Amino acid sequence: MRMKRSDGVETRQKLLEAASNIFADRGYHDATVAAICKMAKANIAAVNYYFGSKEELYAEAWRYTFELTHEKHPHDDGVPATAPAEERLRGAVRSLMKRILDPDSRNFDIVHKEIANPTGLLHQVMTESIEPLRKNFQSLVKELLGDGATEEMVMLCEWSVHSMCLGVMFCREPKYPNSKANIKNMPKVGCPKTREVFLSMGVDALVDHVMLFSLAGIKEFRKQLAGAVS
Amino acid sequence: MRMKRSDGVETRQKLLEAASNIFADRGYHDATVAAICKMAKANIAAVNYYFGSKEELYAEAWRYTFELTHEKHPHDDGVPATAPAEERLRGAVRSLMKRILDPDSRNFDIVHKEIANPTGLLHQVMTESIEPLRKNFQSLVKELLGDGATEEMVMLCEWSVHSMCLGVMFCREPKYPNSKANIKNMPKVGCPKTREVFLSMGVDALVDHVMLFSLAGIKEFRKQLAGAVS
DNA sequence: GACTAATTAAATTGCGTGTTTAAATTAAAA
DNA sequence: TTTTAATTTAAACACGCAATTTAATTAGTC
Repeated sequence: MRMKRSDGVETRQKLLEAASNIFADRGYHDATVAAICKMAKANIAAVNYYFGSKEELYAEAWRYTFELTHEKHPHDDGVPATAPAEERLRGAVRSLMKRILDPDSRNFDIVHKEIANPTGLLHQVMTESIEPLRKNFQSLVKELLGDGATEEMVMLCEWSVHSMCLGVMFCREPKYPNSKANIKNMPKVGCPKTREVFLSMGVDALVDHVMLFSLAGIKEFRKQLAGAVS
Repeated sequence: MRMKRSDGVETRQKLLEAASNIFADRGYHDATVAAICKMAKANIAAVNYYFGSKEELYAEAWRYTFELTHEKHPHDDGVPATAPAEERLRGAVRSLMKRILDPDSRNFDIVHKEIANPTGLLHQVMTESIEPLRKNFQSLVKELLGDGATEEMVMLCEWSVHSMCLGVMFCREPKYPNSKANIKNMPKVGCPKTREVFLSMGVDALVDHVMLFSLAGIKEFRKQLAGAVS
């Protein structure tokens, strides 16, 4: 068995890197194989040679960004499994928000464009990767809500926490290298002032806020639960 | 001065209607003038005759969906200006969530796609329309937080409430008439079970939940504020 | 130096898109 | 009814790019 040539591995890697950025910036349809190869300094035929098709490259690129961002920002943010549930939830929230706000992590950019303009090509790979994380989130919320909580309550609370985290997605600065978009009129989505303030606060302060709201909401739920029982 | 012919007004209207749906389903780039005209049962030249260009039609269609959804779901949901702040906030939240969840209102579909894949063509029209609503939201939150609240706190709290409302956007069933998308593998974004549960709950229950979390969070903020002062 | 993985340029194949024009049609005004 | 201009229409225009394949070449590896 002959070893694969090392330059081939390199090119493959550069293609993944470039594809992540191009897909994140333009979405599947507006991204072109030509642009990806150009950015990777590879020949136009490289995508089909290494990945078979643009479609497969898309899925591979997503997986790549997912693994990259999770290596950099572990899902528990280093909080040990023995810590109290509140701290573990804080870790999960901080990890999620870091992954969203890190300008070098293009994973959420791709997800966001895929949600808005679905190709369906990421369904399987996304489900496999994300479901465990969601389950973890839910179990933490469930623990904090206590035994009396119904499944519906858990869903609602988990959803609220999640939504607040995802809200900061709109703080990301848009990038549009080589896109057809009209950069001059480009929307700073939402209120530019809000974005500015949030970014200057730093991740930790945002996490503190989300946790304050989340814990207050969950506590209120517990109170109602206790009232209903007695 | 000669009156405009009524059949012309009708065609224009049908074009707006069709454009709303096509743009909402496919986004600006993937939407074609041909598809819009076909849906409106108008000739291919109709868009340029009535709107000058695809770009202008895009902006007009957005404005159209905005006005339509706001006629159907007024921004205060009928809560009078004399009601206590808590009730007015509830009205604003309910109005927003109705607008998002109403399957006939395509306004948020267009916004969502524009955010994910910006053309910049809606910047002005969106800012003009949305800014007053945001200001209203903020002033309600500010009132509930009380006098001691800093601008940053108001922003954070308003943001949280808003994020939770926007979270239900992912409950919308995707539509993709005639799109290139691969319907079979189409992602039911997020957890399908969650969507199902939420939709079966109805808007009012979801509003109650968002308000429970929001008010609990705001109350907690006030508590900290009081503690800091004393 | 033989083998084959990797690269390359060029060809293949395929499909549209937004917009304009000029002629035909139609509804309303005179 | 005639006039008139708004509307509709079909066809043409003009611009353009996309993903993939092939066959020849280059360059590591054994």
